[in-house]
Amino acid sequence: MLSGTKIDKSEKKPRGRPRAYEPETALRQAAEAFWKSGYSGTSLDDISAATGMNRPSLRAAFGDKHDIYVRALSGYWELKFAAMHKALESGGTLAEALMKVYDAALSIYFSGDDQVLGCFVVGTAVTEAPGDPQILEIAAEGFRALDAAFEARFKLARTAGELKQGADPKTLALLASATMHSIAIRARTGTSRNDLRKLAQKAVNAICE
Amino acid sequence: MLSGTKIDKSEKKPRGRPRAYEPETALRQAAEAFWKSGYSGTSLDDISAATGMNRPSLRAAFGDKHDIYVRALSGYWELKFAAMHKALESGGTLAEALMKVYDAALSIYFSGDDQVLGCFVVGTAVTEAPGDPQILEIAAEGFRALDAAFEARFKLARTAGELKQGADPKTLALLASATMHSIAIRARTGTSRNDLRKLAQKAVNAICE
DNA sequence: GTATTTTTATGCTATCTGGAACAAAAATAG
DNA sequence: CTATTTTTGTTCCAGATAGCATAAAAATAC
Repeated sequence: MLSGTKIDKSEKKPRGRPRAYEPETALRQAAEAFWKSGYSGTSLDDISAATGMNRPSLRAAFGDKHDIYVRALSGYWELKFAAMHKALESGGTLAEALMKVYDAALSIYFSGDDQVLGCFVVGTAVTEAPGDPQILEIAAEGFRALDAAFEARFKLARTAGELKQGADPKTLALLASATMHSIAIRARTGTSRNDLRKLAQKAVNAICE
Repeated sequence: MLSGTKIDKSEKKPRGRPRAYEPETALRQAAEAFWKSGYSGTSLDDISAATGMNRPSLRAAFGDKHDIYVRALSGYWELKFAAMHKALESGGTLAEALMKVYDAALSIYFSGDDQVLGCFVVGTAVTEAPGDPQILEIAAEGFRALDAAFEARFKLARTAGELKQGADPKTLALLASATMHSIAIRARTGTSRNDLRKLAQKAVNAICE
């Protein structure tokens, strides 16, 4: 969930008692708890159980509940965009690239151990947004970046002659993002992965003409 | 049990102390409370404050918290579909009808007194869906009905020659629904009504060719 | 007026919740 | 070995939460 920037393994050991957990792992487990039940529906005890850390350790390591959630939300966007950019930059036709994006999204949306949880942002941050400016801003910025990534790919396609002349990259990006949003919503409300992939394929066909 | 269904309004007065609230009004106010903070984020005290009813009266009238939420959710879908069908059946071209649908949706999404709350289902039910089969089913059924309503209109358009031959009503309905989902998400995460209307217009233009 | 019925209102209790205090544990530094 | 540092684990607290029990109020029926 978070990018592993710690490459060093055996450098100087810190002074006091060693941690009984890996911060990145714990944060991922905390995110899974929020992902399942939303921000308000997840208690610190839930997070404590998910991570194996007790509440004082959680607080010392990551701050309060809101801080933990914001970390999880930011980490999710990082994961999502890493997968998206990888898919967009992997070559192939426009249609192939778009399908790779949706397949990557589906892999995330269906990554739950037992339940299908859809998109972390759509499933949890959207609910909190009206009453939480910080969450709103992180969510909104992510959606803008999603639009921008699609638009860049469509501009590239136009330059390469993959699109007919009348097509507007901005409009197509809105449709591509809307398809992503729709898949995110439907995944969390019971639509099967197979059905969603077919939906994505239809949308890609329509968008690419 | 000889008395039939009471359709009459001011006929015989009920036996005991009269209600100090209107059930429909109270339910709408309860829905507003859920709409703002989501299911888990709304307490019975919040609902009590929103309706002016105290908790025992709430319980006697509508059941427990979950019952109240399910009533609010069902009532929202009714409202949404009434507005949608009215828009779809108001005549005009396909593009005009679609824009009326999105305008009707925006009127609902921006109906909050002080905050913009977007779609009740997307903002609150989607979060609860994975852990609540009843909420999931009501949400999913509504989305299916949304798809079906769009599809019916596109079929009509095809019959009337408003669509080019290659266009598939089912695919267009998916795009139209996706546009609705996207607007619902964006409304709750800060996009202005004006921007969303422009987004809808672009999508409608693209969908209608 | 008195009894009955229905709703409202107050209060109680169990549990949950987030946060913080404090002592014990586990490592290094010298 | 002793001191220091950092994390862990137990415990407590004040407030929120949902549900229930019971009394009070407001109307009609007789």
